[in-house]
Amino acid sequence: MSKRTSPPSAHDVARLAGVSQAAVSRAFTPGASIAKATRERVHQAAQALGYRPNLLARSLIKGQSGIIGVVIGAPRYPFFLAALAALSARMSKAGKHILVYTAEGETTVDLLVEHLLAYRVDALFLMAAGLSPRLARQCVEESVPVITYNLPAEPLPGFFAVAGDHVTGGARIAEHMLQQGYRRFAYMAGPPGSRTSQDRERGFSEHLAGRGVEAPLRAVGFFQREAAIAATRSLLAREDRPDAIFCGNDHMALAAIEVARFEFGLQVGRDLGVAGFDDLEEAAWPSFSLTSYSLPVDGVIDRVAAILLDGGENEPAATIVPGELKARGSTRRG
Amino acid sequence: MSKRTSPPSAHDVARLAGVSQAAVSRAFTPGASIAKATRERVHQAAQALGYRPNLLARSLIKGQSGIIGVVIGAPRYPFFLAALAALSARMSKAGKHILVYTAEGETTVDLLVEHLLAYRVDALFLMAAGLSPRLARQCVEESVPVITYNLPAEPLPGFFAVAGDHVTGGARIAEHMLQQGYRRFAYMAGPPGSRTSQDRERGFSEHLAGRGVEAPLRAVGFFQREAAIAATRSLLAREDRPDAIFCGNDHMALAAIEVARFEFGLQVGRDLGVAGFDDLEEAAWPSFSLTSYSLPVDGVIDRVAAILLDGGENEPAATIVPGELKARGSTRRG
DNA sequence: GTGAAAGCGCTAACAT
DNA sequence: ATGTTAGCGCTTTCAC
Repeated sequence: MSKRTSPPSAHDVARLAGVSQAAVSRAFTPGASIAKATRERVHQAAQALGYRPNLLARSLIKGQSGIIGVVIGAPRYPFFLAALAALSARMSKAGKHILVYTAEGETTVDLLVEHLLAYRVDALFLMAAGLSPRLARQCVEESVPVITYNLPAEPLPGFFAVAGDHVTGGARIAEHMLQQGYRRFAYMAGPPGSRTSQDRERGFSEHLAGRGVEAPLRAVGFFQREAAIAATRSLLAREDRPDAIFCGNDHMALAAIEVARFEFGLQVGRDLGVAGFDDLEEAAWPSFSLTSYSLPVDGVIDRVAAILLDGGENEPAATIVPGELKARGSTRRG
Repeated sequence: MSKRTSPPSAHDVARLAGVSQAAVSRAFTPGASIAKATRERVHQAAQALGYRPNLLARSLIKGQSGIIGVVIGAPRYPFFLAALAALSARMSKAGKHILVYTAEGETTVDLLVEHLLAYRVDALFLMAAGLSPRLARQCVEESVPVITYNLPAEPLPGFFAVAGDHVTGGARIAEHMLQQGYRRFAYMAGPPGSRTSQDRERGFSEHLAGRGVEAPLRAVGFFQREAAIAATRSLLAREDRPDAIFCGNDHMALAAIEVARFEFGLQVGRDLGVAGFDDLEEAAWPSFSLTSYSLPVDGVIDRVAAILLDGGENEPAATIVPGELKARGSTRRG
């Protein structure tokens, strides 16, 4: 009925309930020392007015906002979005909130973190590279816990690092491919600067080297479909065509399968082994049956949530979340 | 070096720069009346201390937080996440911020909106159903613009509604299938309560009826892969098997294609027409070549961003964002 | 258990 | 152009 332009304040409620404004505050503070009857009366009045404590004011006093800042560098990649969804669900259950930014160009991360800091976020979760040392230091000085995901293992002191087990995964893929009888290997890399891709490649190559196999061929797919298609073509057009390709992520691997099948008429598995990394949902679909190494969203988010919710009391540390080899038809020789 | 536990305030900066605290505020307010030299000096001092205006305090005064609240009901569905990413990019460019919640069960939307309102969000973008009339009324009273996406066309007065053109899309699919020579149709529905699914079905069925075709068969896939697989099986196991299935979204359609192909040995297109809705990225992949009706993320977000940024000056209204038929191999008879 | 009063860090009049 | 003052809506001593 009444058209109000600004929301009711604690004062309004206090007046209506016939108590002091402080009492209103107490009525909404769990465990505050207040008589049951008073709390009742206050809540009644609040209900009537549609009052809701202003969290901005509370945050201002507490010096903590209850907000977790999240920066996503590659919003197109399903894994990050799945992680975001999982984290969001976890945090809302804990009464925390998630302020999200997507970083288009790498260079903007600094700007976004700057904004986030201005909101006095309780913690930062970075799924993007490009934080400058200056800002990083500030985060530590202002004791804002920062969690990085899949970034350089020793970025800045005082940071939490959570990462998938890329090196082990690469090695497991290599071993699996060897067992299946493949002999001439190739690795399709992500963007040159990607630590993730580097680690996966290293695990793969070093395992092969340890087995006395010659170094894999190499192509760059930039973690993108179009580039991966081009990379696959160049690999398969060679005279010394590889008989197995390990792609730095599933997105590229799915593209590789399609190129092999539809453009080169190869039977994936028998003629050409293909493996990816991350174990996206599509990998298990019968159209692809893509061998992959899982990067468990839940495992990652478990760890992240634990750090976030344990109040930053724990010491900064690096966590490697183990994955699992998912052997499927795309690397089945028979 | 110095270990400070709480960030520097405007006072600290003022002291260091030898000016009043208000001057510091002005130095960080674009267009404020302040001498160039003073601003310089303040910025210098701020830089030295690592000062950053506390946005919570500013928001408290302004009564506006610069935060847009977003609620996502189905965080698993790529469209919503793509929309989120697009919106986030747009908003950060405009200096706004996005507070995200995912709603697991429908019933929690109220709770989330309550939280969001407590943060004095400038606007709400709901990609989830289940807001109670009570809260809806409060949003309007507190003049918080609310944009709903793909929800009932006339939800609450004072709301902005943005939706894809589901009815037209359904009709276009029907017409296309008829032209391709399919004659016995089926519709695979989403969850019973989904307005989106209902609209798509209505457009489809009514167009068919208008052409004198008998009513399509029907199965329910709940917008989920597993359920869609089961639904497809039940449809294809019938004696009077349909020769064309229109699925309420692409996710289900992709599953349907695989069941038809791998379980029933059908050649999709020739033996069975399949169409979806949304035009996900996967639809264009050669493995599927799925006919779909696009639901343009950018078109939707354009409209949403316009509402959000034009300061809620425009009148609440409903917008239908047009899509486009993407005819592909999955409905090609020849 | 409750109220009065002092801020949290900032912006917005109001003076000068 | 700048400093002073008064809040924004809340939490938190501190009396009582």
